[in-house]
Amino acid sequence: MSQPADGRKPPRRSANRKALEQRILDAAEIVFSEQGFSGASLEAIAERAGLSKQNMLYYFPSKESLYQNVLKHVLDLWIEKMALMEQAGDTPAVMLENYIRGKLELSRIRPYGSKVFANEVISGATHLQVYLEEDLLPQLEADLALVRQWIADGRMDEVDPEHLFFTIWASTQTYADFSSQVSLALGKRDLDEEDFQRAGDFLTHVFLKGLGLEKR
Amino acid sequence: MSQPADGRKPPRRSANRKALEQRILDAAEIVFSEQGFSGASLEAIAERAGLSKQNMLYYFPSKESLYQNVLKHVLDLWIEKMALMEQAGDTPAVMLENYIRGKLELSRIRPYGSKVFANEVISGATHLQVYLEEDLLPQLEADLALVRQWIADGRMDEVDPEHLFFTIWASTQTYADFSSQVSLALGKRDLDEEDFQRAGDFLTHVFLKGLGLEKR
DNA sequence: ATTATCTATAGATCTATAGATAATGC
DNA sequence: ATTATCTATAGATCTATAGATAATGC
Repeated sequence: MSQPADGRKPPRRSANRKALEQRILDAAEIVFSEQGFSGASLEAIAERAGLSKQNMLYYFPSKESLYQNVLKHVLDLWIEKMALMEQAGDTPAVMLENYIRGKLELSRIRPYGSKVFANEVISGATHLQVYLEEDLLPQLEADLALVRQWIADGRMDEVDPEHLFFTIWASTQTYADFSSQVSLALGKRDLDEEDFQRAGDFLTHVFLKGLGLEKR
Repeated sequence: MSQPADGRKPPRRSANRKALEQRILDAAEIVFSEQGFSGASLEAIAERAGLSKQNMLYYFPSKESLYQNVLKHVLDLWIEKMALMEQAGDTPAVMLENYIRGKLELSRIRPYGSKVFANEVISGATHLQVYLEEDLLPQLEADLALVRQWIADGRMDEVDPEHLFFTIWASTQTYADFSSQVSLALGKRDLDEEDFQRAGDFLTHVFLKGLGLEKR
Protein backbone atom coordinates (compact mmCIF):
# COMPACT_ATOMS: atom_id res chain seq x y z
CA MET A 1 0.00 0.00 0.00
CA SER A 2 1.45 3.33 -0.97
CA GLN A 3 -1.30 5.38 0.67
CA PRO A 4 -0.94 6.77 4.19
CA ALA A 5 -2.66 4.94 7.03
CA ASP A 6 -5.39 7.58 7.35
CA GLY A 7 -6.61 6.80 3.85
CA ARG A 8 -5.84 10.22 2.34
CA LYS A 9 -4.30 10.09 -1.07
CA PRO A 10 -0.97 11.81 -1.47
CA PRO A 11 -1.48 15.16 -3.21
CA ARG A 12 -0.76 15.31 -6.88
CA ARG A 13 1.84 18.03 -6.93
CA SER A 14 3.13 19.77 -9.98
CA ALA A 15 6.82 19.25 -10.51
CA ASN A 16 7.78 22.74 -9.46
CA ARG A 17 5.47 23.21 -6.51
CA LYS A 18 8.36 22.71 -4.12
CA ALA A 19 10.38 25.23 -6.09
CA LEU A 20 7.56 27.78 -5.89
CA GLU A 21 7.19 27.26 -2.15
CA GLN A 22 10.91 27.79 -1.78
CA ARG A 23 10.75 30.98 -3.82
CA ILE A 24 8.00 32.25 -1.52
CA LEU A 25 9.99 31.36 1.59
CA ASP A 26 13.08 33.08 0.23
CA ALA A 27 11.07 36.22 -0.46
CA ALA A 28 9.49 36.05 2.99
CA GLU A 29 12.91 35.70 4.62
CA ILE A 30 14.11 38.90 2.98
CA VAL A 31 11.00 40.94 3.69
CA PHE A 32 10.74 39.75 7.29
CA SER A 33 14.41 40.61 7.81
CA GLU A 34 13.96 44.14 6.48
CA GLN A 35 10.58 45.01 7.98
CA GLY A 36 10.11 42.70 10.96
CA PHE A 37 7.08 40.48 11.39
CA SER A 38 4.47 43.23 11.67
CA GLY A 39 6.06 45.49 9.09
CA ALA A 40 6.23 42.78 6.46
CA SER A 41 3.06 42.76 4.38
CA LEU A 42 1.82 39.75 2.46
CA GLU A 43 1.62 42.04 -0.54
CA ALA A 44 5.34 42.84 -0.33
CA ILE A 45 6.32 39.21 0.07
CA ALA A 46 4.11 38.06 -2.79
CA GLU A 47 5.37 40.80 -5.08
CA ARG A 48 8.96 39.78 -4.42
CA ALA A 49 8.08 36.13 -5.02
CA GLY A 50 6.30 37.06 -8.24
CA LEU A 51 2.72 35.97 -7.61
CA SER A 52 -0.45 37.47 -6.19
CA LYS A 53 -0.93 37.52 -2.44
CA GLN A 54 -4.19 35.58 -2.79
CA ASN A 55 -2.35 32.93 -4.71
CA MET A 56 0.44 32.90 -2.15
CA LEU A 57 -2.13 32.26 0.57
CA TYR A 58 -3.07 29.12 -1.33
CA TYR A 59 0.38 27.74 -0.53
CA PHE A 60 0.79 29.20 2.95
CA PRO A 61 -2.55 29.73 4.66
CA SER A 62 -1.44 32.63 6.85
CA LYS A 63 1.32 35.12 7.56
CA GLU A 64 1.99 33.21 10.74
CA SER A 65 2.61 29.97 8.83
CA LEU A 66 5.01 31.74 6.50
CA TYR A 67 6.91 33.16 9.44
CA GLN A 68 7.05 29.82 11.26
CA ASN A 69 8.44 28.14 8.17
CA VAL A 70 11.13 30.77 7.70
CA LEU A 71 12.11 30.65 11.36
CA LYS A 72 12.28 26.89 11.54
CA HIS A 73 14.42 26.73 8.44
CA VAL A 74 16.87 29.28 9.79
CA LEU A 75 17.10 27.59 13.17
CA ASP A 76 17.85 24.23 11.54
CA LEU A 77 20.78 25.74 9.65
CA TRP A 78 21.93 27.41 12.83
CA ILE A 79 21.91 24.23 14.89
CA GLU A 80 23.54 22.23 12.15
CA LYS A 81 26.58 24.49 12.46
CA MET A 82 26.69 24.00 16.21
CA ALA A 83 27.32 20.30 15.76
CA LEU A 84 30.72 21.28 14.40
CA MET A 85 31.95 21.03 17.95
CA GLU A 86 31.25 17.35 17.90
CA GLN A 87 33.11 16.68 14.68
CA ALA A 88 36.37 14.83 14.46
CA GLY A 89 38.97 14.38 17.16
CA ASP A 90 41.08 17.41 16.43
CA THR A 91 42.62 19.75 18.96
CA PRO A 92 40.44 22.25 20.84
CA ALA A 93 42.15 25.08 18.95
CA VAL A 94 41.26 23.66 15.55
CA MET A 95 37.73 22.77 16.56
CA LEU A 96 37.04 26.21 17.97
CA GLU A 97 38.50 27.89 14.93
CA ASN A 98 36.32 25.77 12.67
CA TYR A 99 33.32 26.62 14.80
CA ILE A 100 33.99 30.35 14.63
CA ARG A 101 34.65 30.34 10.90
CA GLY A 102 31.63 28.14 10.27
CA LYS A 103 29.37 30.57 12.11
CA LEU A 104 30.87 33.48 10.23
CA GLU A 105 30.30 31.69 6.95
CA LEU A 106 26.66 31.24 7.87
CA SER A 107 26.39 34.97 8.53
CA ARG A 108 27.95 35.66 5.18
CA ILE A 109 25.76 33.42 3.08
CA ARG A 110 22.47 33.74 5.00
CA PRO A 111 22.34 37.30 6.32
CA TYR A 112 18.58 37.59 5.95
CA GLY A 113 17.88 34.45 7.91
CA SER A 114 20.20 35.61 10.65
CA LYS A 115 18.34 38.89 10.85
CA VAL A 116 14.93 37.25 11.06
CA PHE A 117 16.24 35.06 13.84
CA ALA A 118 17.74 38.07 15.63
CA ASN A 119 14.54 40.07 15.37
CA GLU A 120 12.61 37.18 16.80
CA VAL A 121 14.96 36.66 19.75
CA ILE A 122 15.05 40.39 20.49
CA SER A 123 11.26 40.43 20.62
CA GLY A 124 11.28 37.67 23.24
CA ALA A 125 11.46 34.59 21.01
CA THR A 126 7.79 33.81 21.62
CA HIS A 127 7.42 32.00 18.30
CA LEU A 128 10.66 30.13 18.88
CA GLN A 129 10.82 29.15 22.53
CA VAL A 130 9.75 25.54 22.01
CA TYR A 131 12.24 24.97 19.21
CA LEU A 132 15.01 26.59 21.21
CA GLU A 133 14.31 24.33 24.16
CA GLU A 134 13.93 21.16 22.14
CA ASP A 135 16.60 21.63 19.49
CA LEU A 136 19.08 24.26 20.59
CA LEU A 137 19.46 23.43 24.28
CA PRO A 138 20.41 19.75 23.86
CA GLN A 139 23.02 20.65 21.26
CA LEU A 140 24.36 23.43 23.46
CA GLU A 141 24.57 21.05 26.42
CA ALA A 142 26.69 18.65 24.38
CA ASP A 143 28.99 21.46 23.31
CA LEU A 144 29.26 22.73 26.89
CA ALA A 145 30.17 19.27 28.14
CA LEU A 146 33.00 19.08 25.63
CA VAL A 147 34.39 22.46 26.63
CA ARG A 148 34.16 21.56 30.32
CA GLN A 149 36.19 18.47 29.57
CA TRP A 150 38.86 20.57 27.88
CA ILE A 151 39.04 22.71 30.98
CA ALA A 152 39.12 19.70 33.29
CA ASP A 153 41.97 18.25 31.24
CA GLY A 154 43.90 21.47 31.58
CA ARG A 155 43.80 22.09 27.85
CA MET A 156 42.02 25.44 28.17
CA ASP A 157 41.77 28.34 30.61
CA GLU A 158 39.14 28.17 33.31
CA VAL A 159 36.28 30.31 32.04
CA ASP A 160 32.50 30.05 32.10
CA PRO A 161 31.79 27.94 29.02
CA GLU A 162 28.29 29.37 28.61
CA HIS A 163 29.64 32.85 28.08
CA LEU A 164 32.09 31.53 25.54
CA PHE A 165 29.19 30.45 23.36
CA PHE A 166 27.08 33.57 23.93
CA THR A 167 30.07 35.63 22.89
CA ILE A 168 30.95 33.60 19.81
CA TRP A 169 27.35 33.66 18.65
CA ALA A 170 27.15 37.40 19.16
CA SER A 171 30.42 38.31 17.50
CA THR A 172 29.86 36.13 14.45
CA GLN A 173 26.21 37.04 13.91
CA THR A 174 26.92 40.73 14.24
CA TYR A 175 28.46 40.64 10.75
CA ALA A 176 25.04 39.66 9.40
CA ASP A 177 22.66 41.37 11.82
CA PHE A 178 24.51 44.66 12.19
CA SER A 179 25.99 44.73 8.70
CA SER A 180 24.57 48.20 8.07
CA GLN A 181 26.54 49.59 11.00
CA VAL A 182 29.67 47.55 10.31
CA SER A 183 29.82 48.51 6.65
CA LEU A 184 29.22 52.14 7.55
CA ALA A 185 32.14 52.03 9.99
CA LEU A 186 34.32 50.42 7.34
CA GLY A 187 33.29 53.05 4.81
CA LYS A 188 31.86 50.49 2.40
CA ARG A 189 28.53 49.89 0.80
CA ASP A 190 28.57 46.18 1.54
CA LEU A 191 30.76 43.65 3.29
CA ASP A 192 32.79 41.45 1.02
CA GLU A 193 34.55 38.15 1.44
CA GLU A 194 37.75 39.81 2.59
CA ASP A 195 35.97 41.55 5.44
CA PHE A 196 34.71 38.21 6.66
CA GLN A 197 38.20 36.79 6.30
CA ARG A 198 39.58 39.57 8.48
CA ALA A 199 36.82 39.13 10.99
CA GLY A 200 37.61 35.42 11.17
CA ASP A 201 41.31 36.12 11.63
CA PHE A 202 40.61 38.60 14.40
CA LEU A 203 38.18 36.38 16.25
CA THR A 204 40.39 33.33 15.91
CA HIS A 205 43.38 35.23 17.26
CA VAL A 206 41.56 36.68 20.24
CA PHE A 207 39.58 33.61 21.25
CA LEU A 208 42.35 31.05 20.85
CA LYS A 209 44.99 33.13 22.55
CA GLY A 210 42.53 34.50 25.10
CA LEU A 211 41.53 30.99 26.14
CA GLY A 212 45.04 29.64 26.24
CA LEU A 213 44.50 27.46 23.17
CA GLU A 214 47.70 27.78 21.24
CA LYS A 215 47.75 26.00 17.95
CA ARG A 216 50.09 23.08 17.83
CA MET B 1 14.90 90.60 25.83
CA SER B 2 14.04 87.12 27.04
CA GLN B 3 12.09 86.26 23.92
CA PRO B 4 13.66 84.38 21.01
CA ALA B 5 14.72 86.32 17.99
CA ASP B 6 11.80 85.12 15.91
CA GLY B 7 9.37 86.81 18.28
CA ARG B 8 7.64 83.67 19.52
CA LYS B 9 7.00 83.60 23.21
CA PRO B 10 8.43 80.68 25.10
CA PRO B 11 5.65 78.20 25.81
CA ARG B 12 4.10 78.25 29.23
CA ARG B 13 4.70 74.70 30.30
CA SER B 14 3.19 73.01 33.28
CA ALA B 15 5.77 71.92 35.81
CA ASN B 16 5.47 68.26 34.96
CA ARG B 17 5.23 68.46 31.20
CA LYS B 18 8.80 67.27 30.87
CA ALA B 19 8.05 64.43 33.24
CA LEU B 20 5.02 63.38 31.19
CA GLU B 21 7.00 63.47 27.97
CA GLN B 22 9.63 61.31 29.61
CA ARG B 23 6.97 58.84 30.76
CA ILE B 24 5.72 58.61 27.18
CA LEU B 25 9.22 58.07 25.81
CA ASP B 26 9.91 55.36 28.40
CA ALA B 27 6.70 53.59 27.42
CA ALA B 28 7.54 53.94 23.73
CA GLU B 29 11.02 52.51 24.30
CA ILE B 30 9.55 49.38 25.87
CA VAL B 31 6.82 48.85 23.28
CA PHE B 32 9.12 49.52 20.34
CA SER B 33 11.63 47.05 21.78
CA GLU B 34 9.03 44.32 22.15
CA GLN B 35 7.05 44.84 18.96
CA GLY B 36 9.35 46.66 16.56
CA PHE B 37 8.42 49.91 14.87
CA SER B 38 5.48 48.59 12.84
CA GLY B 39 4.23 46.25 15.52
CA ALA B 40 4.12 48.94 18.16
CA SER B 41 0.72 50.67 18.15
CA LEU B 42 0.15 54.15 19.48
CA GLU B 43 -2.64 52.65 21.54
CA ALA B 44 -0.23 50.24 23.28
CA ILE B 45 2.30 52.98 23.98
CA ALA B 46 -0.31 55.38 25.31
CA GLU B 47 -1.88 52.72 27.50
CA ARG B 48 1.50 51.94 29.05
CA ALA B 49 2.16 55.64 29.59
CA GLY B 50 -1.28 56.07 31.14
CA LEU B 51 -2.99 58.51 28.83
CA SER B 52 -5.16 58.40 25.71
CA LYS B 53 -3.49 58.06 22.36
CA GLN B 54 -5.14 61.26 21.14
CA ASN B 55 -3.68 63.06 24.10
CA MET B 56 -0.30 61.49 23.51
CA LEU B 57 -0.36 62.81 19.95
CA TYR B 58 -0.66 66.28 21.44
CA TYR B 59 2.84 65.86 22.86
CA PHE B 60 4.37 63.90 20.00
CA PRO B 61 2.70 64.65 16.68
CA SER B 62 3.39 61.29 15.06
CA LYS B 63 4.61 57.76 15.63
CA GLU B 64 7.67 58.68 13.63
CA SER B 65 8.52 61.54 16.00
CA LEU B 66 8.17 59.24 19.00
CA TYR B 67 10.48 56.74 17.40
CA GLN B 68 13.05 59.36 16.44
CA ASN B 69 13.12 60.67 19.98
CA VAL B 70 13.61 57.22 21.46
CA LEU B 71 16.36 56.38 18.99
CA LYS B 72 18.23 59.61 19.46
CA HIS B 73 18.15 59.24 23.22
CA VAL B 74 19.49 55.70 23.07
CA LEU B 75 22.25 56.62 20.65
CA ASP B 76 23.39 59.48 22.87
CA LEU B 77 23.77 57.11 25.82
CA TRP B 78 25.58 54.68 23.57
CA ILE B 79 28.10 57.21 22.31
CA GLU B 80 28.65 58.64 25.75
CA LYS B 81 29.98 55.26 26.82
CA MET B 82 32.32 55.12 23.85
CA ALA B 83 34.17 58.15 25.09
CA LEU B 84 35.39 56.01 27.92
CA MET B 85 38.32 55.17 25.69
CA GLU B 86 39.44 58.76 25.87
CA GLN B 87 39.31 58.95 29.64
CA ALA B 88 42.36 59.19 31.84
CA GLY B 89 45.88 58.05 31.09
CA ASP B 90 45.63 54.54 32.41
CA THR B 91 47.05 51.42 30.83
CA PRO B 92 45.40 49.92 27.75
CA ALA B 93 44.35 46.92 29.82
CA VAL B 94 42.49 49.04 32.36
CA MET B 95 40.93 51.26 29.72
CA LEU B 96 39.69 48.33 27.70
CA GLU B 97 38.33 46.62 30.78
CA ASN B 98 36.49 49.79 31.76
CA TYR B 99 35.13 50.06 28.24
CA ILE B 100 33.85 46.49 28.22
CA ARG B 101 32.30 46.72 31.68
CA GLY B 102 30.78 50.08 30.85
CA LYS B 103 29.10 48.71 27.76
CA LEU B 104 27.85 45.72 29.72
CA GLU B 105 26.46 48.01 32.38
CA LEU B 106 24.55 49.90 29.71
CA SER B 107 23.07 46.61 28.50
CA ARG B 108 22.06 45.78 32.02
CA ILE B 109 20.35 49.04 32.88
CA ARG B 110 18.92 49.96 29.46
CA PRO B 111 17.95 46.66 27.81
CA TYR B 112 14.94 48.11 26.01
CA GLY B 113 16.90 50.93 24.45
CA SER B 114 19.52 48.50 23.29
CA LYS B 115 16.85 46.38 21.64
CA VAL B 116 15.27 49.34 19.85
CA PHE B 117 18.69 50.29 18.57
CA ALA B 118 19.39 46.72 17.48
CA ASN B 119 16.09 46.39 15.67
CA GLU B 120 16.75 49.61 13.84
CA VAL B 121 20.26 48.61 12.76
CA ILE B 122 19.07 45.17 11.67
CA SER B 123 16.44 46.78 9.49
CA GLY B 124 19.10 48.84 7.73
CA ALA B 125 19.38 51.82 10.11
CA THR B 126 17.45 54.03 7.71
CA HIS B 127 16.18 56.26 10.52
CA LEU B 128 19.63 56.41 12.06
CA GLN B 129 22.15 56.71 9.26
CA VAL B 130 22.72 60.44 9.61
CA TYR B 131 23.22 60.24 13.38
CA LEU B 132 25.57 57.31 12.99
CA GLU B 133 27.67 59.20 10.50
CA GLU B 134 27.71 62.46 12.42
CA ASP B 135 27.97 61.23 15.99
CA LEU B 136 29.17 57.65 16.05
CA LEU B 137 31.82 57.69 13.33
CA PRO B 138 33.89 60.58 14.70
CA GLN B 139 33.95 59.01 18.14
CA LEU B 140 34.85 55.64 16.67
CA GLU B 141 37.67 57.23 14.67
CA ALA B 142 39.13 58.71 17.83
CA ASP B 143 38.95 55.35 19.58
CA LEU B 144 40.52 53.61 16.60
CA ALA B 145 43.38 56.08 16.55
CA LEU B 146 44.10 55.35 20.19
CA VAL B 147 44.15 51.61 19.64
CA ARG B 148 46.38 51.98 16.59
CA GLN B 149 48.79 53.92 18.75
CA TRP B 150 48.84 51.11 21.30
CA ILE B 151 49.71 48.70 18.53
CA ALA B 152 52.37 51.00 17.08
CA ASP B 153 53.92 51.31 20.54
CA GLY B 154 54.04 47.54 20.85
CA ARG B 155 51.68 47.56 23.80
CA MET B 156 49.11 45.37 22.08
CA ASP B 157 48.97 42.56 19.52
CA GLU B 158 48.64 43.50 15.87
CA VAL B 159 44.96 43.04 15.08
CA ASP B 160 42.42 44.96 12.99
CA PRO B 161 41.16 47.59 15.45
CA GLU B 162 37.80 47.92 13.69
CA HIS B 163 36.97 44.31 14.37
CA LEU B 164 37.90 44.76 18.00
CA PHE B 165 35.13 47.30 18.37
CA PHE B 166 32.56 45.39 16.33
CA THR B 167 33.22 42.39 18.51
CA ILE B 168 33.07 44.21 21.82
CA TRP B 169 29.83 45.93 20.82
CA ALA B 170 28.31 42.64 19.76
CA SER B 171 29.34 40.62 22.78
CA THR B 172 28.25 43.22 25.31
CA GLN B 173 24.95 44.10 23.65
CA THR B 174 24.00 40.48 23.25
CA TYR B 175 23.23 40.38 26.98
CA ALA B 176 20.50 42.95 26.38
CA ASP B 177 19.36 42.15 22.84
CA PHE B 178 19.43 38.36 23.07
CA SER B 179 18.55 38.12 26.76
CA SER B 180 15.66 35.78 26.01
CA GLN B 181 18.04 33.26 24.47
CA VAL B 182 20.80 33.79 27.03
CA SER B 183 18.49 33.39 30.00
CA LEU B 184 16.94 30.30 28.41
CA ALA B 185 20.39 28.77 28.01
CA LEU B 186 21.22 29.60 31.62
CA GLY B 187 17.95 28.08 32.78
CA LYS B 188 16.76 31.32 34.35
CA ARG B 189 13.78 33.55 33.94
CA ASP B 190 15.86 36.72 33.89
CA LEU B 191 19.49 37.72 33.98
CA ASP B 192 20.69 39.11 37.29
CA GLU B 193 23.64 41.18 38.35
CA GLU B 194 25.80 38.12 38.91
CA ASP B 195 25.29 36.98 35.33
CA PHE B 196 26.56 40.33 34.10
CA GLN B 197 29.48 40.10 36.50
CA ARG B 198 30.41 36.71 35.07
CA ALA B 199 30.00 37.97 31.54
CA GLY B 200 32.30 40.87 32.34
CA ASP B 201 34.88 38.55 33.88
CA PHE B 202 34.78 36.27 30.86
CA LEU B 203 35.04 39.06 28.31
CA THR B 204 37.80 40.82 30.21
CA HIS B 205 39.82 37.63 30.48
CA VAL B 206 39.50 36.74 26.81
CA PHE B 207 39.99 40.18 25.34
CA LEU B 208 42.89 41.29 27.52
CA LYS B 209 44.77 38.03 27.26
CA GLY B 210 43.79 37.55 23.63
CA LEU B 211 45.20 40.96 22.72
CA GLY B 212 48.36 40.58 24.74
CA LEU B 213 47.28 43.18 27.27
CA GLU B 214 48.36 41.74 30.55
CA LYS B 215 47.38 43.74 33.59
CA ARG B 216 50.28 45.29 35.35
C1' DA C 1 -5.40 83.39 26.96
C1' DT C 2 -3.13 79.37 26.75
C1' DT C 3 -2.58 74.55 27.54
C1' DA C 4 -4.39 70.02 27.94
C1' DT C 5 -7.86 66.44 27.22
C1' DC C 6 -11.84 64.28 25.13
C1' DT C 7 -15.30 62.66 21.41
C1' DA C 8 -15.78 61.25 16.88
C1' DT C 9 -14.25 59.77 12.69
C1' DA C 10 -11.76 59.99 8.05
C1' DG C 11 -8.94 57.45 5.34
C1' DA C 12 -5.50 54.15 4.62
C1' DT C 13 -3.82 49.71 5.20
C1' DC C 14 -3.77 44.77 5.83
C1' DT C 15 -5.03 39.79 6.60
C1' DA C 16 -7.90 36.47 5.16
C1' DT C 17 -11.95 34.29 2.91
C1' DA C 18 -15.60 33.22 -0.62
C1' DG C 19 -16.39 31.74 -4.81
C1' DA C 20 -15.70 31.80 -9.87
C1' DT C 21 -12.60 30.48 -13.55
C1' DA C 22 -8.59 28.47 -15.77
C1' DA C 23 -4.98 24.99 -16.17
C1' DT C 24 -3.31 20.41 -15.51
C1' DG C 25 -2.95 15.23 -14.62
C1' DC C 26 -4.82 10.69 -15.00
C1' DA D 1 -11.03 15.35 -10.94
C1' DT D 2 -7.77 17.93 -8.96
C1' DT D 3 -4.80 21.81 -8.62
C1' DA D 4 -3.84 26.58 -9.27
C1' DT D 5 -5.12 31.38 -10.06
C1' DC D 6 -8.12 35.36 -10.20
C1' DT D 7 -11.87 38.85 -8.78
C1' DA D 8 -14.05 40.92 -5.09
C1' DT D 9 -14.60 42.13 -0.56
C1' DA D 10 -15.46 41.48 4.58
C1' DG D 11 -13.81 42.85 8.73
C1' DA D 12 -10.30 44.35 11.67
C1' DT D 13 -6.83 47.45 12.74
C1' DC D 14 -4.25 51.73 12.96
C1' DT D 15 -2.50 56.57 12.30
C1' DA D 16 -3.84 60.98 12.41
C1' DT D 17 -6.98 65.02 12.35
C1' DA D 18 -11.01 68.12 13.43
C1' DG D 19 -13.18 70.38 16.68
C1' DA D 20 -15.48 70.76 21.23
C1' DT D 21 -14.67 71.08 26.13
C1' DA D 22 -12.13 71.38 30.45
C1' DA D 23 -8.22 72.90 33.24
C1' DT D 24 -4.62 76.13 34.25
C1' DG D 25 -1.57 80.42 34.40
C1' DC D 26 -1.06 85.36 34.35
